[in-house]
Order: sequence, then C-alpha cells, then structure tokens
Amino acid sequence: MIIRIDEYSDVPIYMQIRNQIVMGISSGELGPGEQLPTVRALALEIGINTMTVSKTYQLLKQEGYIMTDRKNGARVRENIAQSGVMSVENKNELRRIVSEARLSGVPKNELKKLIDEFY
Amino acid sequence: MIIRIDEYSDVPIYMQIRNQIVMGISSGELGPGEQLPTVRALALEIGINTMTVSKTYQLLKQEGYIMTDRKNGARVRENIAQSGVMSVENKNELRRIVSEARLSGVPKNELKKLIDEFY
Amino acid sequence: MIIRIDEYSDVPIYMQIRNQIVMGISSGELGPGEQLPTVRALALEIGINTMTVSKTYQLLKQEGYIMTDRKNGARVRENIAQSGVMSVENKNELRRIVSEARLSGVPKNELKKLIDEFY
Amino acid sequence: MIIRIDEYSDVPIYMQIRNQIVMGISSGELGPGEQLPTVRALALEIGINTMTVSKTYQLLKQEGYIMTDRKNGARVRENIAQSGVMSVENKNELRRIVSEARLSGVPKNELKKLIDEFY
DNA sequence: GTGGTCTAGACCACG
DNA sequence: GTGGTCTAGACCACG
Repeated sequence: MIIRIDEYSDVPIYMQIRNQIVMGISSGELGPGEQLPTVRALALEIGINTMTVSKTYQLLKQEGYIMTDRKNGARVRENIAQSGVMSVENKNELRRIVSEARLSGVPKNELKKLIDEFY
Repeated sequence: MIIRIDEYSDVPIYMQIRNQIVMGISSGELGPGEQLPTVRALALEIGINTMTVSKTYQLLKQEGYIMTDRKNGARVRENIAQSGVMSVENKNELRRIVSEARLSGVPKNELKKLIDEFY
Repeated sequence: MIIRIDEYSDVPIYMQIRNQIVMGISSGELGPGEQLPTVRALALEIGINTMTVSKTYQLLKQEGYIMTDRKNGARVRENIAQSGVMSVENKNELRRIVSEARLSGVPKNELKKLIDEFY
Repeated sequence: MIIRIDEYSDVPIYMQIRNQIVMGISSGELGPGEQLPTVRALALEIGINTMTVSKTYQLLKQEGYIMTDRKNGARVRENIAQSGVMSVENKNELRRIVSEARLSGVPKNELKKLIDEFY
C-alpha cells in the first residue's frame, strides 16, 4: 500500500498516514492480520521522521485498528470492534460537508452515489 | 441564530463559528441578504475575542458566502456561486468518514439517511 | 501541586506525570477547572523536555481528565465522565496486586484500609 | 494450569506469564512444591520463544516464588517469605487504581468487594 | 504566550 | 530487529 503525504495540507502528517491506513483497511486493501511496514521502513519510504510514524501507529493501536508487537511489528487487527454508531465528531463533519455540498449546488443523489462508491 | 462553541473541541473557534454560519445558510435559517451581527456584537455574545470573529468573517467573505460593506456590516450573499462540485478536501473527508463508519459497522443506509437529514 | 519523577522507575516519565495528575484530581488537590502549569513551565520545573509534558497533556485530554486551550493552557475538566466501571486493565492489575499482597502475608483488612485511605 | 497470553496487551509476555503463575500460587491452583512445566514445554504450549519463559522463571526464582534445580526443574517454593508488607510499587499502583476508580464513579464498596473476590 | 507538530538523533526493553 | 521513549531544538496556528 502506498502512502502519499500532501505537504501543503493542514492535516498533520501523522493524521494523513492514519487516515490512509484506516481507508486501506476499510477498502480491504489492507486485510485482517496483514503486516504493516515497520516504523523505520515507512518513515524512510515517506521521507519523514520515525517519531511521526510511531505517533500514527500508537494512535491506530489506541483506536483499535492495529496491534503492535515488539517481535513482529505492526499488524491490522483481526477483529476490529464495531460500535455500530458514528462518532459525534464524524456526524458533525458529515453535516458540514453536506451543507457545503448543497450550497455548491451538488445534488443529493450525487452525495449518495459517493456513499456507494466509498463504502 | 445562536452560535454555540464547544470548548472541548479541537476545531478552532473561528472555524466552529464559520461552520455554523455556513450550515445556517444552507438550512435557510440565514436567508440571502440577511444581516449578520457585527464583529463586536457577535464576539460579545459568544464571549470571545473580536479578532476571532473577524477572522471568521474574512474567511466567509473570501469563500463567497457573505459580503461586507462599511455601511451595512456583513450580509449573506444573494447569489452564492454554485460550482456544482465538491472540493477535493471535502471529498477526501467524506471518504474518510464513510470508511470509518463502515469499519464501525454503520450500515450504508444509515449514512444515506443522514444525507437526507442534513441536506 | 508538586510532581516528582522517579528516574529509576520502569514507568515512563510521561506516564508518571499523568498518574500524579490523575491522583491529584481524585484527591481534590486539583479542583475542577483548575489551571495546570503550561507545558513549558512544567517541563522546566521537572527538568525534562517539553514534548514529554505535551505527551502527558494529550493523553490526559484524550482520557477526558483535562482540556487544553490555545489561549488559556490546560485546565482540569469541570465534568469528568463517570463510566461507573473499572477498566479491564485496572481490574487485572488489582487482582495481581491483591494476589501478591496475600502471598506476602498482608491481611485482607490491611488492603481494605488502604482503599479507605486512597479513595 | 492454563496460561493465556493477551496479544493485545502492552504487558510484556514474560510478565503476563509471571503474573498468572503468581496468581495461581496465591489462589492455591498451584500448591507448595508443585512441579511447573519445563521451559521448553511451556514455551511450546503457549507458542512463544523459550527465552521468554526462561526469563519468567528467572524472575519468579529471584522473587522467591519458585525454586529451580537441575534434576527436578522448577517447583513452587514450600515456604514463600512473608514480609507482611506491600511493595512500594504495588502500593503506588493501588493508589492509582483507586484514584481512577473513584473518578470513574466506582463506589468504594465495589472496590472492597473486589478485594474479597481476589483475595 | 499557548499547545501542537515535526526533525534528527539516541538509547532501551522485548523477544 | 522491533516499537517505545526521550532529548534539544524549531516552527506554526490560534487567540
């Protein structure tokens, strides 16, 4: 899986990596139990500091998406807990995005098509 | 229109205000041409720095949601430009949100219902 | 409130600080809404790096014990969420501690007295 | 006695085994003088490195919980020294756990019931 | 002035 | 070899 950093984005690097890994897991590109690159390898590949990658892995681990293991490095968790509900933050974000899309003249069906595409 | 600041949120205050005004315009709570409170009045009402509100108004103006003139203060624009497309940032955010919702076990229909609700 | 670091402890520095602040909140030494020292001030006082203190504050914030604010620094939260239950980790730790105390010949009443003292 | 490793835990494997054996001795599941499996057997059973089990046994021996001899392997000590007091580390841990439980709204009696259950 | 992020380097425990 | 922690420094957005 290829991680791309947008250096001009306001989103912190560790969060950009986190988001891409989460989307990779959701899309199936990263399967359950699949090995992630080591902290050092990913840092080298992206061209950033190991601490930044380490921060990402700790966040993903705390969120329950991956597990880390001193012997084997990091892996996608087999059983990711399913709360069945969206976080308050994500719901608010969705509301904001839908509002802005509506004001831009994006039809409702377009948004639903994107849901189908991204889900 | 009542603006509420979540002091526990990581979203900067000026952005929280901006988002609520945009959502107010989208929902129709703030109609075209409607007068917005002055920077001073809004800052006083919320209990924050005038600089912060000023930043919000500048952003909204630059985004084309409001117009300001020295005589009348700030007003919602009559004709907000409709590009017909979502910004790249919002599309990415939507993808992230949908991915996380999917991993949390939120069904696709639930998301579409939220689109209907928020649009 | 005075924070003391045991440099010989296996517990990471950021965790030692976190634990002492949590205990300070629980004991009432740090009241609701009370200001915490700035990251820089606490780092200087303890003689450690600012990033280490920053890590502590982010952890405490994520756990819901404090809130941070670019203007005012960090403060103890007014309403700390009460789940009403112990974490699995703490329950396991308690079981381990009780087992070891028992093997050391510490009577059960002694443990209960400590509960009274610490609660 | 069955040893279970929690691969999601931050507690090192050698420590998880150590803790479970100590709790087994305390509960009586492992009686005085009882034979422990060989390092090789236990490592094989759990599916981990022999070095890790070896580390556990060395620790348990050093702590006075077990004794090893070349002929008979490892056995639970007949007379485990009873200092009558808790270690400073355990006392601190207990204080931390009680503080967190209190902040979570766990009543004091709940904690005492756990003491009764675990002792 | 404040917390948040990041770098370039280092050392450590675990396995 | 791996992730986890820490330092000493820097720059940034927010308010």
